[in-house]
Amino acid sequence: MPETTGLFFSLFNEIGIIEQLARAQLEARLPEGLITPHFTVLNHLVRVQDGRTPLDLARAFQVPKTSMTHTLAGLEALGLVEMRPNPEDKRSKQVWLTEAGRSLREGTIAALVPQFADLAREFPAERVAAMLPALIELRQIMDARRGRKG
Amino acid sequence: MPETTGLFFSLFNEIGIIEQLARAQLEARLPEGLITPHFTVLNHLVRVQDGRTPLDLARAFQVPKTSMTHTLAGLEALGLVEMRPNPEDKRSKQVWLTEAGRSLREGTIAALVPQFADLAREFPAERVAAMLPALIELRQIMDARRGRKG
DNA sequence: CAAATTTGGTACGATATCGCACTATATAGT
DNA sequence: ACTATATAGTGCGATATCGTACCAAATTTG
Repeated sequence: MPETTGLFFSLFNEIGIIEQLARAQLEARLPEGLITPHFTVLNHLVRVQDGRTPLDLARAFQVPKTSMTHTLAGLEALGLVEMRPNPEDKRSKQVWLTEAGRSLREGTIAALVPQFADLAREFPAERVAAMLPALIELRQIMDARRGRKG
Repeated sequence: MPETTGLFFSLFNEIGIIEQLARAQLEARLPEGLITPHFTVLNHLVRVQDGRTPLDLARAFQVPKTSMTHTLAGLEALGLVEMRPNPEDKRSKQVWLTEAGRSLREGTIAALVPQFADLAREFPAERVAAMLPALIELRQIMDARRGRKG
């Protein structure tokens, strides 16, 4: 196994573990029945403005549209988003946050603040800031390659 | 949202996206019916020696033991691992790699080598090496905290 | 503008994840 | 030793993910 391969292999291995641990921490703070994708969608809608179509969201998270249909159905059933017809395209819908959706997202973030503060005592925020640019760049590169061949 | 929170939030967001992209690349190289957890188990068994019990593996990957039962059943059905009784504990089993299992793992890694080499043209292995120690340390810290409160 | 193609969304079925409950064995407590 | 508790694994049911097939509306094309 070439050196380069081993390095990337280790990198993705570590990233996979961290992802799993982070997900577990988030889900521990979410109410029963909500999982990471639900929160992620709420968060995305706050950040980029709600009113997106389901397909927009599926693309943003790179999941099949059928998966997004399912996730949105869950959010709607809990009254966290509202699905409205898209006035610009009768095939389509728009996803709007409800007050409950916004406040659930706020509350979850608030619950994470002490978590992160605690973690920062062992792994300082400065170190996070230091590693972020490389991660962002790697993500962008991998994302751009995604379309191309394989 | 405090600065620290925002930084960790961004960090885990990037990590989540990279994990998803890496997983997609791996699964594109796996034969029909095999997914990331299958490969991960094969790989783990090579690295730490096979003969582990299902529970060892569940702990190593921090998944519920029922999930591991399912993953192992899939690997066994495809002849990639062999389940034997554990001579030291009649409740328990041991998971052994078959030749097919070893060679599938080898072949998959071989298929990833050019992928990574290609990626390294845009994101050099040195940069991976540079970011690895911090990721490993973060993973260790988060892992250690897992048991404690929450 | 009619026909062909593309696009947004859902229904449905296959497989995955995981909690709960259960069996069989192992270990601890007295 | 005898009972109580803990541990290894699985069966089952609930929910998640995702591919295929499908419908309805939009767009393209001739």
